[in-house]
Amino acid sequence: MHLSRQIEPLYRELAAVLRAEVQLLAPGDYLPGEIQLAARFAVNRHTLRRAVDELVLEGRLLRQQGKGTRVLARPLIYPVEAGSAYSDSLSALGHRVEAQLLERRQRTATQEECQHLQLSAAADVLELSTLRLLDGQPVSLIRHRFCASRVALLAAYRGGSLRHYLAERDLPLTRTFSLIGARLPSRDEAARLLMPQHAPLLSVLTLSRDMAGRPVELALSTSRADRFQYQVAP
Amino acid sequence: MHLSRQIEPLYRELAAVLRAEVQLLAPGDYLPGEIQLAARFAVNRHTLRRAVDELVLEGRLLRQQGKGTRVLARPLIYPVEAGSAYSDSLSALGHRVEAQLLERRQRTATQEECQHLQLSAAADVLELSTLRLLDGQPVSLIRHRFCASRVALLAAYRGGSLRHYLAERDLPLTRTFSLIGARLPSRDEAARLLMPQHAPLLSVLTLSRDMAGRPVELALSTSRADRFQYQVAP
DNA sequence: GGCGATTTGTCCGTATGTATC
DNA sequence: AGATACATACGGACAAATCGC
Repeated sequence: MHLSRQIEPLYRELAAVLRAEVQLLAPGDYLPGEIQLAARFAVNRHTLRRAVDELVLEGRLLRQQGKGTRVLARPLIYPVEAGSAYSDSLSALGHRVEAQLLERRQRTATQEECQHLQLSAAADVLELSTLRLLDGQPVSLIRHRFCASRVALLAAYRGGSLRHYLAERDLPLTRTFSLIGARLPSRDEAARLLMPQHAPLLSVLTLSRDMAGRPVELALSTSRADRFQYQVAP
Repeated sequence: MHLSRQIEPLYRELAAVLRAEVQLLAPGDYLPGEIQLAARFAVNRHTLRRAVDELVLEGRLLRQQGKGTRVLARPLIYPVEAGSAYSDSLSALGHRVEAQLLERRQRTATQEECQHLQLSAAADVLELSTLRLLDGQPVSLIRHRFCASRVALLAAYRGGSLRHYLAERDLPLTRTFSLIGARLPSRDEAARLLMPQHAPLLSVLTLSRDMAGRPVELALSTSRADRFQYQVAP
């Protein structure tokens, strides 16, 4: 005979209650201790912990042994349009957009690069790595690859919008195709983007062409999925 | 003074041992029962379960109440391109594409649905939930939402390609806009897609219109990022 | 730095519920 | 219906990290 049988197990019901309560708290606030919470809900501490586990996995709470359990901030998501330049639509909305040049190197092209950029085998490519920040927070890492013949054109680039830089030098680009996926970050990527290693990245491979339709740039951007969405408009 | 202190907690050490053992088993094999395994390693059943939890989260094992714990096949990473019609490009490549209808329900529209589908406030929507399988393996969960006036048109849909179903009934659709992001799956999504909860999902929100340009379907697909990539062509 | 007090993390024990065969 | 497997929930105990005195 089961009087108070819920369809859901207790720890999940509890998780739902906690989820609602956590929403009312401010980011950075600490939850009451596990013993107190367990007492308040009249459940065993293990059952409470199981419920809190859910919210931790959902990224709402951060547990620290010896300190407590804090409410995490829910990050803003910036939708970015596929067609336009990276920065235009966002800065139009009042966001501060920055691009830092991390690295510039020249090397032989991979097979994938040869194919997309229509290079002959063993040609050289110029690779620029940039970090994009929105409102001061790191959001995306981008690897731009060009045919090595563009080295001189790109020599003066130091940061800021790469598309604007090229447009000012009579090489406006348009995107022609994108391949979008998601994965977990490497340790290095997580460090550069100041994100946990278990949170997903959105990766976008795009090929851009000049006005004559010749492929110019193959770019691979990897962005924090909790701050970034990719919008494709017709 | 800690003589036998391991740096790792017991359940993690155990998980490492199990990980090695599981690799030697064939996909589909069942693990010994939890009681037996706990006895073999001389740990409490809870400790063993905690260790097995790790492998389940990693996607190596699948637990089924009443049956047992099975070894999963190592997920084949076949990146999949999905353009305008979900199934066409894939079946053209020789893949077997299936769509199962999971649920059909009618309810009042959310604000987002009203906006995209151009409905008046408090209008009804029809929501169809489908599961897409590729070569027999679950890949995507999709929530299709239509204006409730389409109920009769969609009454006979039982599964298979929804776009073909509609096209055969003189309602061919074209996508006009997509919002693409990535996140971790909920427990339920992970279970339906037979994936670990820590592996990312690719989510795509698309609005489709009829030939007159009127919005008809708002679809939210969530796909295993390790099996699915989204391609956008100009 | 030491030493409690507090808080989360791990481990064990036991009992009962629920799904599958 | 019974046996077996996993799922949930209770309980106690101690370890490890953090902080303030």
